Amino acid sequence: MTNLIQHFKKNFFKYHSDFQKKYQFNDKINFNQINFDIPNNLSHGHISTNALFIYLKSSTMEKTEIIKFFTKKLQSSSNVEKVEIAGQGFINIFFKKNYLISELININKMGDNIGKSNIGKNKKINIEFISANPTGPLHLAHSRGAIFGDVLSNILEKVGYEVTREYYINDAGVQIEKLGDSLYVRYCQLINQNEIDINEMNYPGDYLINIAKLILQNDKKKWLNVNTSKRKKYFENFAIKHILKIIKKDCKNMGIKFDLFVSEKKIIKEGIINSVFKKLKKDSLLYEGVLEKPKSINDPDWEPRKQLLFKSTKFGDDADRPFLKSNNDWTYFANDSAYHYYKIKRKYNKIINIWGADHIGYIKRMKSIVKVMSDDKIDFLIKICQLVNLKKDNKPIKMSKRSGNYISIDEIIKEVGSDVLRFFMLYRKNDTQIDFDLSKVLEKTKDNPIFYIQYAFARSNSVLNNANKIFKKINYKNIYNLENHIQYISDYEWKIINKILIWPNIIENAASNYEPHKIIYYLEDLSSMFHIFWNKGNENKDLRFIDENNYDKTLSRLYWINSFQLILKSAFDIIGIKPIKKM
RNA sequence: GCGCCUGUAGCUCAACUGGAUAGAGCACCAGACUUCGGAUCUGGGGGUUAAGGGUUCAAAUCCUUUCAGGCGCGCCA
Repeated sequence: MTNLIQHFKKNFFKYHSDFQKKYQFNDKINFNQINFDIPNNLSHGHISTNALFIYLKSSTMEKTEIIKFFTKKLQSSSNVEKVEIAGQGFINIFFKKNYLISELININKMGDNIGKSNIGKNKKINIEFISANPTGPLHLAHSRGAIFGDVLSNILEKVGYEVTREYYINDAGVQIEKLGDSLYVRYCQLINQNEIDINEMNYPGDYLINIAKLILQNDKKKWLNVNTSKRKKYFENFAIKHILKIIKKDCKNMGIKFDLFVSEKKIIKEGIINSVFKKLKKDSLLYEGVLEKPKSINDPDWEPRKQLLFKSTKFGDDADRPFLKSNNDWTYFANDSAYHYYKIKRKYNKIINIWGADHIGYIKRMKSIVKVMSDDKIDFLIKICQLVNLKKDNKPIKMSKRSGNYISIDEIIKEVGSDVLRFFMLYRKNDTQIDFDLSKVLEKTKDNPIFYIQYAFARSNSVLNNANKIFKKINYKNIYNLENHIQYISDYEWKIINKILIWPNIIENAASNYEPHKIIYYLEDLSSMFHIFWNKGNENKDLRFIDENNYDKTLSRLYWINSFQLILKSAFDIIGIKPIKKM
């Protein structure tokens, strides 16, 4: 067992049954209300619980009697050093040093498996992220959702879930037609057929030129004389195919791999929408109606129109949502409903969507439709990633949509590297905005968190190397005499060891709240503690990692450095960046 | 106008989802380099958690009202 809380919880509930037997306690206790926390302040113990509050609330028993019972029970555990009742009624538990060290030994034994757990065992999760339209390369805003989704998947896998990473390709609709047209303009441009107005292009980015060149290479001027509908179809498909290639390459450069790409076209072709339509009809959730004019529209030509609407107001949405366009095509929302029904049918325990902030208004209708189509049986979560502001030297970099002049992921990775990009996209909670400063993120000072953490790893590595030289292959992965080593561990090191031991809880916490940033903040804390202890060694020779005259003392320090490194490596692996041994 | 998100130290953000004295980093002031890698560290000041009201043993966190900012709001995706 290497999860302090889990371990403790088990014992505690054993005591609870004893308690019940002895006092014939009329049990109305809501166990979900009993927390087992890791206090910020070590003076509040290694673990603390609010259980006493909960017991007091649901019983007429004397406080002192309850306290007496539990302190006695808790203290009888061989792991527990002391139990304190503090504050208005917290039970604080302090563990014995032997126990802490034995947990450290467990961590070192687990090696690469450190942090794994089985809370997601036999459960399947589907995570859909990026799903950017295949109309151009990915840009910075996409990368946040991309990296967030990827790392969240890693975390969920770590705690035992079976995760499907999915990308929905919006390869149907008006935008795709416009894309095909833009590609045709580029094609004509290449062969000096200038009768088409370049300013009319919807997708003016340079990437279409290269794709047009490919068509020219293969087919020469053939498409100038082909009938329009056949030509349109060809250019659309050609564009999608090659842009998808670019997107996949962007993903690969960020270290992201998908398990599944699902095409909107395919969803339409398979007619999944018909099942959705039937179901909604049956439940009387579709009707012909007229929507009010939305406040955002200032168009004087706006006219009310009768159309097929989905009754999403029934589920708390602000307005009912159109299902059919006036040309009798399904709306994007209708097709998306079909796509989500397709996900539901694949029987996941949970479906997660990662969206950009510009899709906030879409949440309610999507939740409504998923609720209906799954008979309220699927656990459906939408995580929103806020905007990313690109800067350089603290000045915003303007990006123009009109010229298609976005700074691409490709360029950013070339400038700062994928590790730095990944790190900073996770450095903030998903619902706050990020300032991404191309010059700041590369600074080699402690102000730069990724550097600071990498530097701690490099330093720790340097210690191990030096120790190896001095003691000729010291085996810091094993401890042979527990009691012997405990005497050498200083107060501050116990703090570090305690921090090391809560790593499994950090992962679980990040997983159960779907918040990857918790891992980053933990890493920053842990690294800081390492740097602090290092500096203590500069001030006080007794606190140096290596004591040439004392093998055992050195070993006692190298032993926790080994766990320190295991955690950093494991965390880096989850975040998707590489540890640097020497810098 | 409506919906969602946000509001925490001068700035950028945490806070184990209702827990104890609200924590870090920048910036500011004062210190430590014959160093296991000073690319670091030590100390200090700085807060009515936007404002009011409520819920309870306990509120930055939940409910409510107000204020401010962001995003979104019919046949784009």
